[in-house]
Amino acid sequence: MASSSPGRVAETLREEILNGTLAPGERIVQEEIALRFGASRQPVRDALRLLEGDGLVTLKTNSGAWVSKLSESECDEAYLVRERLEPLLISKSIPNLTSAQIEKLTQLVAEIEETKDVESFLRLDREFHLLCYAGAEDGMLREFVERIWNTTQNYRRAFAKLQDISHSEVTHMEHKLILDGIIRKDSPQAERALESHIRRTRVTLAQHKELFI
Amino acid sequence: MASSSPGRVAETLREEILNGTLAPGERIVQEEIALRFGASRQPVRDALRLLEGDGLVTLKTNSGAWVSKLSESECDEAYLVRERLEPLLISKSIPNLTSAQIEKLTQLVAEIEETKDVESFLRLDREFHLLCYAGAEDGMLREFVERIWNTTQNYRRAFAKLQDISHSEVTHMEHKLILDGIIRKDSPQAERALESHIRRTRVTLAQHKELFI
DNA sequence: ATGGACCAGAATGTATCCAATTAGAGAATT
DNA sequence: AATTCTCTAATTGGATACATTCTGGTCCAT
Repeated sequence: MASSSPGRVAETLREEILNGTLAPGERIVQEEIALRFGASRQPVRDALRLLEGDGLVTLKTNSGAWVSKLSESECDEAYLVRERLEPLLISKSIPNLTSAQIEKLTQLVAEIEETKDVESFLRLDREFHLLCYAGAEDGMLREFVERIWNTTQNYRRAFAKLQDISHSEVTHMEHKLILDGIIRKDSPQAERALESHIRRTRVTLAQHKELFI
Repeated sequence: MASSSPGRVAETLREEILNGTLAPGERIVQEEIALRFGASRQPVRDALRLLEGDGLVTLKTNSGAWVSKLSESECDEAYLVRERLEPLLISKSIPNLTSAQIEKLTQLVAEIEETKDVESFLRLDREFHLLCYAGAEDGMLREFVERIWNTTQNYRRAFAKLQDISHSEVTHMEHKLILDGIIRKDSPQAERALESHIRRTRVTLAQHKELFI
């Protein structure tokens, strides 16, 4: 059982980029990765190409690979796109969510409210939002949304630390509004609540240009 | 000057997929491509990974590569996403369009109206829409939109042939409404006209399930 | 005739080697 | 001190060879 298919390498690197071990702008050397996984550079190259497709890594011919970096305007654009796509995705998901999933969502909202730790908040918040979409079939739309979540993860982290967002009453209320729409199977409300949630985050984020220096 | 970088291979294959030379579902054999380009399989693999990132090719481990295929619901989803993203993109583009570009757009609308040939229509229609977005900066949003245009190209072709869309008065009127919004720098109108244009296409397309048999 | 198991051939995945290119440090100049 | 230039070491890109896995066709049993 080969432990080093490109998929496995990519998966590990993806996690390290998302949890901040590999910082935006950091260089990735093929041979270092190959040694770590006890593989040759070949599968590593494939893995890097996979991550490039996810937008997590930027490749430059004859030069190398770097962890992707977002400019201020690119981050703003990401949130504008989220505002348009995630409401659509949640409306596709709601009719198919199981009661077990809805129960889990309720539990997550409560946990998020109690959490005082930024890293826990990030993990739970991500889990909440992505679980909201679990009822939607796989496809381009979900792929786009997950890609945005991945590429903006590091900026969400920096922002959360700056604002100590885990104490934000508004955030918790917005989550409850979204959850309420889900529970009552009221897709239009869930869509609107989600859109507001994302928009407010975008506007607040735009007031902190120092994150992109 | 190496003539066989993965980028060049990918570019050629992309064109062949878009113009229908390589049909959806068709298998792509690495060695055949390598022979055609006088290269080894290595750059071909890289090219296939690039195309996978564009959504044009589907790779299966230890099995092979196929030209991507869309199901009926995936195609519908593509149009729903276009309805949400392209209006946003055009609103970002309009303030930066040059008068030369606007003149070209005007010319394209006229050419599209005169064209009676389906292949010409497809080419001009694509050029018109993508040129509408030329004022927007490069980034994730434009990348998403171009990707959707690429993956749905073959279904647009099949649909255009079925409907003989080049004779569709409604289509020409919609193009004029979009163009009018652009000329008057009236982004909200352009957004609405574009959204209607895409929505109508989606609804009409949904009436032709036979395209996806 | 139909279904499944099996086997040969073909295609993909990986490793290693060599060539081409670039990044980065240090020296020289302004 | 800052900037540019040069050169070397390090890194990436590509080709070839080999191991692994899958495809699809045939044969056999039902």
